[in-house]
Amino acid sequence: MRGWRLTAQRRVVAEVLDGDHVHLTADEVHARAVSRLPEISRATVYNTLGELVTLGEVLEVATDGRAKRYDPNAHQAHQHLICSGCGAIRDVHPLGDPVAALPADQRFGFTLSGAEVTYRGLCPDCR
Amino acid sequence: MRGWRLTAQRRVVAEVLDGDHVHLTADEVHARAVSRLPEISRATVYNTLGELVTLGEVLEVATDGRAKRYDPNAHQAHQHLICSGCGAIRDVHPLGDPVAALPADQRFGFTLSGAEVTYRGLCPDCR
DNA sequence: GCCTAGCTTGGACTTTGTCTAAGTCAATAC
DNA sequence: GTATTGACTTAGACAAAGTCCAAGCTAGGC
Ligand SMILES: [Mn+2]
Ligand SMILES: [Mn+2]
Ligand SMILES: [Zn+2]
Ligand SMILES: [Zn+2]
Repeated sequence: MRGWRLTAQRRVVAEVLDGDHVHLTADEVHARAVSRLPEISRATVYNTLGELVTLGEVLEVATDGRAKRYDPNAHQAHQHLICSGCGAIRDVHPLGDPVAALPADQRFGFTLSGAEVTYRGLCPDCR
Repeated sequence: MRGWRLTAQRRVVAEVLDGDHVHLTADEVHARAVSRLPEISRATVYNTLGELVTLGEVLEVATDGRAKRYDPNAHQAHQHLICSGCGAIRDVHPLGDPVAALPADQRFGFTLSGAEVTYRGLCPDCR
């Protein structure tokens, strides 16, 4: 390998995925990327998102059976609170380690690596 | 409405979704249903699964970005432990109510209705 | 034995994501 | 400076999962 290139396309995807409480689908990332770089392709957005996930810079979040969401807040462990009405997503920080709530006799010999918690409810606007 | 009919198709779908630790995809339900009732259609399987979910008899579980899984163990609150190697799914019962771990200042005015926890790890066979 | 609401079916269609062949770009060698 | 060449991008084909619809079938009520 002669090296990794920071291309205009990769820069634009990284710029779109900047900020807090950002949980965009690949298509949303593509739409925003297109507005900055009109000819960027879907394939490149998917490729770049995959690279960012592999690098640990972005998390893939599968909260419903629909499109995955891409979360740049990868360096701080957190969980998600989702409005059942409008789909709004918030990052939340529960007390303690969720893995600790699973007793040994409920681990069935598994080596646990983590746990994802999705809290569901109605946001103030939807209530 | 003149009534709801217990058709052969609905009975077969219900029979396929029987037992513990059952977490089949719609296509898997269809495949097993076809072996009992060869001409049952995909559309009817999807329709019936949707009805069972609406009735609260079956849970929809979205654990990865792929196909949803249908879980007949709807009457006992539980969470899921998934092997990152082979995808095996176990029902598990953590201590306490997961919702209780989210402090008031992390609820952002939401009215919480529940929480889903996905524990990840490697099963004994995959380790 | 009809009528008709309820049900099922096959296939078209949509959404989300992957893959590939062809072409473009840019770092290095010369 | 130019050629080389591996890295990258693109459009579009393809695939998986799910939804929708028009047409036809079925069974319960009369
Ligand atoms: Mn997040
Ligand atoms: Mn289950
Ligand atoms: Zn809302
Ligand atoms: Zn395993």
